[in-house]
Amino acid sequence: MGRITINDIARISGYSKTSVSFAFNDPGRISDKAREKILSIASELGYIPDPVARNLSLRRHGTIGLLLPQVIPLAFLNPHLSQIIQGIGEVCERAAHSLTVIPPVRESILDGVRNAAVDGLITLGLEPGMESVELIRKRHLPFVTIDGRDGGGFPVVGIDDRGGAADGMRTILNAGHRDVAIISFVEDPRLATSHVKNQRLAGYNDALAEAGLAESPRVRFVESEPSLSGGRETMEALLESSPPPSAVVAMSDVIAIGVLQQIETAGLSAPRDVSVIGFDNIPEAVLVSPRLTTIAQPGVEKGRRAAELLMGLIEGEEVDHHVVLPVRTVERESVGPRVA
Amino acid sequence: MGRITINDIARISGYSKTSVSFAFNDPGRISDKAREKILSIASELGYIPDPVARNLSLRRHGTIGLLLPQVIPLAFLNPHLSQIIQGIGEVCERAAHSLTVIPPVRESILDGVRNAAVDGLITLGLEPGMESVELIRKRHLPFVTIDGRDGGGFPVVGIDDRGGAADGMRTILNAGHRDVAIISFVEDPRLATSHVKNQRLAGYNDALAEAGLAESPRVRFVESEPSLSGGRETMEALLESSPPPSAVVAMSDVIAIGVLQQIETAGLSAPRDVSVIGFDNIPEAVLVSPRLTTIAQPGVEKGRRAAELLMGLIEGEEVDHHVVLPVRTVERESVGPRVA
DNA sequence: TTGTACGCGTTATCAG
DNA sequence: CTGATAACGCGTACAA
Repeated sequence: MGRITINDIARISGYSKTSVSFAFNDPGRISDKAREKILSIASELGYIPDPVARNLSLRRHGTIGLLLPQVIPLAFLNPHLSQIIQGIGEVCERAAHSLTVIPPVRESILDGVRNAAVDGLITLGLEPGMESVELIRKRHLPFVTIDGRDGGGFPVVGIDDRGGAADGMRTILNAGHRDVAIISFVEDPRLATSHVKNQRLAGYNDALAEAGLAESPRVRFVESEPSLSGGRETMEALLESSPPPSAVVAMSDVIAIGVLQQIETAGLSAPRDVSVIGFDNIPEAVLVSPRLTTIAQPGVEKGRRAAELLMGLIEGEEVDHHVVLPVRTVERESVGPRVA
Repeated sequence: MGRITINDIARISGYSKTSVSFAFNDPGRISDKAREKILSIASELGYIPDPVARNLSLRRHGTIGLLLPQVIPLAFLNPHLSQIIQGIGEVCERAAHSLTVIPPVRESILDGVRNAAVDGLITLGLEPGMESVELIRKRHLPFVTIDGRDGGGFPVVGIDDRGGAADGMRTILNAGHRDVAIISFVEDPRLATSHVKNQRLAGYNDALAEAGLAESPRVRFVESEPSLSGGRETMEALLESSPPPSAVVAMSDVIAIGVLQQIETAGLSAPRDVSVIGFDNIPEAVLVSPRLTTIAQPGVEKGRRAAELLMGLIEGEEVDHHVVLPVRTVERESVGPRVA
């Protein structure tokens, strides 16, 4: 026997669809006799309301969407994103919602937005004027963006990227380093914006300028794939340059850990030969040796705040439109004084 | 202006709902004139078909569900699960599906199953006869389980847990260790089954028996929370016992890494003072120092195979009903010979 | 080539 | 007070 529908129950019980629905959802509105008969038939036949039809009717879905700028395998290689998801998950639990992870299809996130059967969306790095913003608006979907650019009339949850980056650079400069390599990450221009990257770059430059080192020829900017192997390869090239940097400022911990690995591979030691500072403070930062000095951003909190804002939006509340979470420098073991 | 529906477009264009739908989904079936008019009006008004109504009609949702036995924040703390999700994600990408992560609600996964608007489910650790299995069946949802028990007429993707555990124990015994602590993990009996755990325990005992060490009083079984801190606390207690173990066999890498941390905290060194072997081969295993010797299971492959099976089921194909993936011992640096 | 009617569950509205 | 009708959303088999 195929799927049992509400019509089957109505027909067999002799009552209408309405009564069957009330038996489940508003038992007080029908007689005891009707309810008992309906419920017993439904249970006997194993009737379960179709969730999709139910969602259509109720205009709610019990799930929020997380719009990824990258395919799932790549996204889940990113420990900071895992932290964000943990924070979102806390709110999902409280609200009894599930989380639908929506990857780009053939490099386009637009189809995902078009077809998302969700109560609202959490997005990453959206900026005013982007095509996906327009489409989400057209669909009248509540949404929040994490690490996006402010000013588009949608809520943004982020951190003080510029200040954090400046702090990181100051830590390095205060340790006496002048031969500094800044490693930023490459981004897919079809998928992401470079707002975060630009802010952090600006922060590095702020600290450099404070120290009178703007435009210093001893400070290099390079780019890396945002992966351990990207960090290793980038550091391999840097160590072959002359002079090699005495300090590396990486824009993410994953890259910084790759850098540490390559330092060891090259027979060198951090921080004795090269100091390294990262960004994010992912859990892995305390596993490596030396433990990674880094700019800590609250990943779980970012996800939680974004999800809370989104839930508020879904309930029709007014919400804060710009949340900036603090960063802090976590000094561990990978940064040391410059040795002459 | 509120949401635009297909009826609005039909009314304004003067054509029927059918024609509007064809204009989008089967353009060849209506005249050029009709299509152009409909498309231009739709575009002008910003009409986007409601995904839920669309899904209801098509009886497909473009999303598969991952039924979690734990709430999202806990689940995403588990690196092995992240690997599984990466594998699932590869298949999602190929099939242009999204992934809905369904956590338990108030410690029950049944509501999640009842309300899941998905084409199929990937589940973790399901066993024949479980209530959730019955419910999934009632809903006629295709499903696959990872690390579950075989024999319930549903596809299971897993590894040779027993053989892998035996290999791990042999590695330790071959290194000469006799004072061995086996650390298994606690599970929430409301949410998970202990099939994997029991298999691994059996494997440890197999190797012990081979070596004539069944029932050896020098071999201890303890339980740990499945977290770094759980591993640390458990190891702290073990180191205070007398005699302390010369080797630790942990049922997961996360626990094993916690054990390594505690060894360092206690001023000892692995493998000089204590050897440690883990299980899983998570990416973090190569980050720690000493690098972790472990039983490697193919996490990404597990997810990929499960998702492939599920897609086959969704397409109505016949699929293998029991996939056992191989494990292999990865010897790194955390196991060494017993020192007398 | 285009329109009618149906499937799915909920609920505002109406009838008894 | 109890229960039925009809409408909402979209796609498509079938009829015209």
